[in-house]
Amino acid sequence: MLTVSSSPRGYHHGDLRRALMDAGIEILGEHGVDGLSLREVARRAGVSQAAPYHHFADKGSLLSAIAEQGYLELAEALRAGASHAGGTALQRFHGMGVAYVRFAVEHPGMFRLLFRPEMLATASPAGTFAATASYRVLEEVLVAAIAEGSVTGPRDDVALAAWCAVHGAAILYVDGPLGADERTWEDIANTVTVILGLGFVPRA
Amino acid sequence: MLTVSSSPRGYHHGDLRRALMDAGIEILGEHGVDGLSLREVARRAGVSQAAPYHHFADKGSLLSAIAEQGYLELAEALRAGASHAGGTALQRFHGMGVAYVRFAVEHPGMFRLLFRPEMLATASPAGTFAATASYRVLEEVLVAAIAEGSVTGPRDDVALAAWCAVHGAAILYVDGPLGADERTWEDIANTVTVILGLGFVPRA
DNA sequence: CGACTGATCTTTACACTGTTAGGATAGGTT
DNA sequence: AACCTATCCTAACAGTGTAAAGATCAGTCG
Repeated sequence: MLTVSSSPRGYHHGDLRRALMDAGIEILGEHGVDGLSLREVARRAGVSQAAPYHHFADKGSLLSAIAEQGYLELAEALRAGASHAGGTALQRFHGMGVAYVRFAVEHPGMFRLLFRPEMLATASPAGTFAATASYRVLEEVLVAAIAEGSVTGPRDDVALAAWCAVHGAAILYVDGPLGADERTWEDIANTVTVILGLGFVPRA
Repeated sequence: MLTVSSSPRGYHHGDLRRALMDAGIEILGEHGVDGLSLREVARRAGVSQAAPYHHFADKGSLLSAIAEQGYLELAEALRAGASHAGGTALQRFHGMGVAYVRFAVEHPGMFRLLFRPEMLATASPAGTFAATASYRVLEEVLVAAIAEGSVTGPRDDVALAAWCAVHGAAILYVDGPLGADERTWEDIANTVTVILGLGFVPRA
């Protein structure tokens, strides 16, 4: 009797909800969002095609649940990237940016899902993201860098620009144009943050 | 006898290929890429569901043809945005960045398609883009700005960073997170380019 | 003029998708 | 014991991308 993974143990299956999410994440990693069908998810969970509807209102709800987990993983990756980077706030800020791109490179399917709101059922995926740990991690490290004096400018503006630059690098890399480039993603992430004036100051 | 639009005039229909692309672009504007079905395209062109296959190998080929046109329109928009912006190279550079975001805001369906390579049939959409006018417009204006002395740094690096920042702003705006923000897209585009140190220098 | 040819278009069909409706089953409660 | 409700399954519908086979029509060659 193969109970799948988690704790509370459901009724007939053994926490099917969790099994469906795991199967979905697996497919996400293999075939991307567009290659993910609810029926295949059900198949992998060893259950009929209609079973998921007892745990998720529709496909978007499943994806939303997966995305919610993804938001947390992204936030965790950012936090880890920041603390690994070094002692100064500027170094941590830089490390966070690199970690953002790394997350996209290592989990492209999940990363794309996080920013494809039309597939999600959540009322406001924007709010979900903004309210999520990720943005708070960004602000946290940024505030420290400003206090440190290594970054200047209006906090919200700098946060916006940093997010845009790093996010742009991430998608342009995983979705083609930059991915075909000879540059590695580390090089790209570094270059972008440097030019932004965040990683190092290229020339004083 | 409603001949649809273009010049060469096909056989039975009157340039069906062009009519299919126009219908596709129309749907793209109304329902986005994910709401575009080959059958609906055929329906709007007043033709059977299999007819498109005599002009395009598959759905991806149609989308590729549309995207190719989109690349040209984007390049044109960038060029126009640059020349409208003012006399100095820095001003033109700034205007181009704003035009990039404007294009995404005004044609979100098309913009998303351009950067969704998995839907395209083109061998290398990356190459298509890089070799396209858009990137050359960017480099052109950038070189002028460097010559002018208003932008410093390795040309390729600055081009990369600028593209990433502006592209990130564009998608984050059209795909949710920033779109729900109270900022207008003009404000966002301005802020990003300013912080980048391209629009103006925030503080010397 | 009439037969042929090849591109264009239609009809039909298949496998797949998301989703719903109705019936079976098996825990937990009374 | 009877019951109830969450869970799950079978069957079905409309819609999708795509392939196969036949119809039709423009232009060419006898």
